[in-house]
Amino acid sequence: MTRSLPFNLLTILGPTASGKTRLAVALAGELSGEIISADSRQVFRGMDIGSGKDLHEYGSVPYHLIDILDSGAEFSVFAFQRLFLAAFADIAARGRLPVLCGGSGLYLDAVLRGYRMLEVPEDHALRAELESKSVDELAAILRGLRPQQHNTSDLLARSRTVRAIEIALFEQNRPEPDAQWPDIRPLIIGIRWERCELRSRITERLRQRLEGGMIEEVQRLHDAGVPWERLDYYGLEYRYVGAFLKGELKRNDMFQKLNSAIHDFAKRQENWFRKMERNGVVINWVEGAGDPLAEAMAMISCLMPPGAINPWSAVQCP
RNA sequence: GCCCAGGUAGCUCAGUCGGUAGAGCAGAGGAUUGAAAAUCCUCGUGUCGGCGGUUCGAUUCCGUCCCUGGGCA
Repeated sequence: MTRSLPFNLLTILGPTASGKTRLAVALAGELSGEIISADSRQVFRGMDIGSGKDLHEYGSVPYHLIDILDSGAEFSVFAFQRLFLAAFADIAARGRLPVLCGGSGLYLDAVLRGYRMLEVPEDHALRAELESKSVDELAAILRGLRPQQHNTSDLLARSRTVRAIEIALFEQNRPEPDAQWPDIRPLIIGIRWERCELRSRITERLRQRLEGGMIEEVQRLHDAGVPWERLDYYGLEYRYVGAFLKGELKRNDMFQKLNSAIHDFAKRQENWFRKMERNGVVINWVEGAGDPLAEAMAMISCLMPPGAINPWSAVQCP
């Protein structure tokens, strides 16, 4: 049935607390789809409440790229893209509809605009050679290789700078794109909210999560051996709740600061979506405050080619 | 009712020895190709509580009224 659809990848995106999971699961249920998560935090096991997994919402809908790594493991856009492509091929081969759902802008962009990323092996000779360089020298080398570098986080840790140099050099030596990119025809649905409304949803959800065991979850992760420093960059919730557990923040300060940080995060997510649109990605916006499922179904129904068997014929075009 | 202390940006406050004002937080916009929930950049006009007086000029001084704390009755 999904073969007759004019798209082969349904994408649900939106800022945090916009209701992505609920909509994606409902649509996947209707269209016999399987969800591929585009969330840089939900790949980790044990990070459930803080990353907003809501696994109970999936019901019988299969999902991919959630709970695939131990907390503390390394992950990246490149790894995400590879795993996405594998999942996409696998789901399609079984005649089902892949449903990409998430809010990590970089990850979504990597798929929807098809970043061509090379697999860059570790270059031990290069690493040995860079061993003796100072941090400043490494930064200078990287700047020479990537003059228009915007990503200052590559300079935050020596190991990352070395890796960035490794990648830049490899790309320089192999400028031609690698393997063929699959035929991906996305239908992208975005969930939109008024900013102030989204903010109050975030605040309410945070309150519930703090009551609902999130603090205990962070404590558990730390007890299980994940050091505080690592939790710091495994997500806002983990960073701020960690600071509270360490005694650096009082409970109320933690709540306020974490809340603002999530508000700010939502803003930056929307920033990504706008950027993607500016770059030609077509996002069909649906009102979160209305009936996003009905709106999305109407949209999909209207995309059906005339005469095609439409399993959702009950849905009327507006 | 009386006495003190305050009323300045959405919030907490600073300041102007009289020339219409600025920090933190909150908020907004932008960047983004191997940690991205990361990291980085930019953005501050508000009847300075109301009304009157003095003054070339008042948010600043004076008077008065209103409001909020605290104290005394």
